[in-house]
Amino acid sequence: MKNQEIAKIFNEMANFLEMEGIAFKPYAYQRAAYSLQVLEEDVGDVYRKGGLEALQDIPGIGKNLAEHIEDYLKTGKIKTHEEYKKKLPVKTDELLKIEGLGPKKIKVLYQKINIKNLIDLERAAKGHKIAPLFGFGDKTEKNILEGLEFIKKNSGRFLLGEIMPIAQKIYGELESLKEVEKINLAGSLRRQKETIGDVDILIVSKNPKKVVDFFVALPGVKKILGAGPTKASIRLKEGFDVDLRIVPEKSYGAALQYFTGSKDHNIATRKIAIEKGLKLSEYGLFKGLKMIAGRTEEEIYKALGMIWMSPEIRENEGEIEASLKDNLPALVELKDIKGDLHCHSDWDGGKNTIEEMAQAAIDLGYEYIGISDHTKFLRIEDGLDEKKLLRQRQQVNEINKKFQASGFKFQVLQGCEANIMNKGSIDINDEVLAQLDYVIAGVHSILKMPQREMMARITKAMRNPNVDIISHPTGRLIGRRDEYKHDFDLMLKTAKETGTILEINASPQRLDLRDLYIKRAKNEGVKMIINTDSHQKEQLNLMEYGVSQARRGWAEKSNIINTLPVEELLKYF
DNA sequence: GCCGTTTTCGGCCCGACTGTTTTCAGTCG
Repeated sequence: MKNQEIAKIFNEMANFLEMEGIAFKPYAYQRAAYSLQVLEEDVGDVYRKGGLEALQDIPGIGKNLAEHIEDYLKTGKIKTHEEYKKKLPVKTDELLKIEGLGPKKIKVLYQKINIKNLIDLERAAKGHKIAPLFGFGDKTEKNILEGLEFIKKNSGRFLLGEIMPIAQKIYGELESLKEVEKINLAGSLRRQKETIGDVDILIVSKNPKKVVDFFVALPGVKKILGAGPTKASIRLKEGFDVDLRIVPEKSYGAALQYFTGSKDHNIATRKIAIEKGLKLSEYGLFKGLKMIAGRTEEEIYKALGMIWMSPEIRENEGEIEASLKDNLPALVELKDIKGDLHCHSDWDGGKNTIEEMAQAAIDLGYEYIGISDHTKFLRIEDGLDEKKLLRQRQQVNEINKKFQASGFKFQVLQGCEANIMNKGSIDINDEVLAQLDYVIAGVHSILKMPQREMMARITKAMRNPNVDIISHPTGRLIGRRDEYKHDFDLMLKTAKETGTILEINASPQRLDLRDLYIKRAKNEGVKMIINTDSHQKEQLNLMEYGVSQARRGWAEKSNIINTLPVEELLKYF
């Protein structure tokens, strides 16, 4: 797929054009780059099938950019991009990571003191070559040095599951302040995005100064990035930023809508406002000078002829159109989940016994829990062999008898998380698999296979009549390991044929399936299950992240199999 | 450079804060 390569060049073109001070064109290039990034089809295939005309059907791609794409597909280069690279041989993507440096400053740094990359920048800043430049100064130089330190230590984005607990702590401290009348998390955190750049908090207060003073003095603040009467930013010792905005009560809904984003969603909603002769900002929806909505998100969307939608789907990925047509999905909710089927016990080296896991599931209000320990091929996880699985079957039966005797409606199911071997066989024999309530199968070894072999392997496992669920189907670890080479269309097709369920693994570093795949699975009618992959009872709480990911993928209750009561679930298996 | 239930030309989301050029461009979200 050349999509990402061309998107990268278009983004670089946008940077070059901004450096040149050219208006509006950079936005066009960025928009086109984004379109390519989210395009599911290979842009090369689009071109082969329909030529330049088909390329122009991609949003944001017109005649010129279609020709650029053609240029790249034929020669591996884009002519104007090569010309700019010669004229401004600067690593813009590197330098733009420095907070406070934008295209204009980068251009000056290149033209005056020949800075082309981060190494040049560090040398110049340490040698006090930057402060004397026109338009720069001591503070800018100091900020550049701090920015260099910051990006050396931090990758830039954090996992939702890492950031949420810290954000909630800050939220709690601010909430306890008597000057704070209303407070909400906003931004990508409210949208439950799998990775978070920074935390956004929105507050209503009649005494903003008090709130800002308290905020910038919170424990754990490493640097105050800015503090004005209505907004402030801090950097925490953990390495991420928290932005605070304070608005008047009457603008709260408008501000919440705005700070929740996404940026693309906001641009789209503001355009709808303009089409209606209105103006939307974080202060409200205005007709001329008159404010016609702003107190709640609901009234703003309503005034725009739209229906309010959950933050998780505000990505300008179809929700605007669905909202205008009153065709929004009824997203699955945490309370719909009736059990968790991917849980490990102390049988395979997990921390808790089956009874302890069951009790934790009962405390969460579940109707069932499924124990799915690793199987024998995974030696490092103390995987169970056939004999042990049968012994575990007996123990589970005994536990269930106790529940029945006490009249308590709860059931422990026995499954396993078996290994899909490199040719697609399962490491436990079919006779034993058939005695379990359900079988999860997953790839845990030889992840770097060519796509064709990997898909032959997985589809063979899916065709095994005993296999019900594929765990973490794409194998990614967010920010650490790419998906293995797979063909998701083939995976969906095979899942549909065989009735195999695809897992949405709720572990914050996996969230696999990811949102875009969930949406495709839903559209193909493939069933999914949200599991935590818990190795200790506390991890059962991670379910909320899996549900969020499912919601981001537009999943409804009917798409998720563990919203079913236990009898129907077992019948499905 | 793209795009169009007002338009094939004239728009392109909107506002806050910083640092420095002391009035506003640049940057950020």
